[in-house]
Amino acid sequence: MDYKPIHGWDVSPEEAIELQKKLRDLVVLKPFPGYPRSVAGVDLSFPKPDEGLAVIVVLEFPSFRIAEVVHERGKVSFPYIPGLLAFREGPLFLLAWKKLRMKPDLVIFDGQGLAHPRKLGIASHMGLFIELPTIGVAKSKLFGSCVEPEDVPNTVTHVHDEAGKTIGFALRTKKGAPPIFVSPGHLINLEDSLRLVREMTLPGQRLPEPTRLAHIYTQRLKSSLF
DNA sequence: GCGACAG
DNA sequence: ATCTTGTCGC
Repeated sequence: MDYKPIHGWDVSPEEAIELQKKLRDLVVLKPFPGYPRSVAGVDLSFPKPDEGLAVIVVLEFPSFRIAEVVHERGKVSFPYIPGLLAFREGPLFLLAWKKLRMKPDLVIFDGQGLAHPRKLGIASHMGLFIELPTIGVAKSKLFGSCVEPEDVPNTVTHVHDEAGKTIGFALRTKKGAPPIFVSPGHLINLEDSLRLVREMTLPGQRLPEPTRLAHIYTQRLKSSLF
């Protein structure tokens, strides 16, 4: 596409913000009919402050059988700044992505999608790069307002922006645990992102399988480095 | 100036 | 995210 040339990772926080404002208009929100045949979960751990470990786990749907797992370890220079997560984790994710031999039908990221200050969370941003449907599933809220969904599994509330528009959902997947925040990334819409995340979250689990397994692998691989 | 603030 | 053991509860 034409946005790749202007998108270098060697940018300052100020430039990163301007880049997000341009890229957000390229995001496409549309229905995702039916179900994916395969879904990928992405997560990163940090063996050292300046070293990251990205893991991508591809699962078959609806069996949840693991089809492929790839990982990439490398230096991470961009700091963690709320709203600019893609500039810290995106580069390593893309390197791992190249190692995948079978591209999944859908990718779930650990972070926001539409529910972002500039409507371009890491799920939306990476979706533009890989040109596949993506969803953002975060363990806490970054932007927007919502009421706490009651402590009953499967309860949902809308997350809205200052204009009152729905930008995501607070989903209580597990009783007694904080809700997760779901928002569409690219090539999918609000209702289908919520529908599919619910479909991929097993009873008793707070996170959907792709994300949950990616997190387990990222932590286990980090330990096995010793 | 005072909070909020993905991982 | 990371530093960290045991412990309370379903």
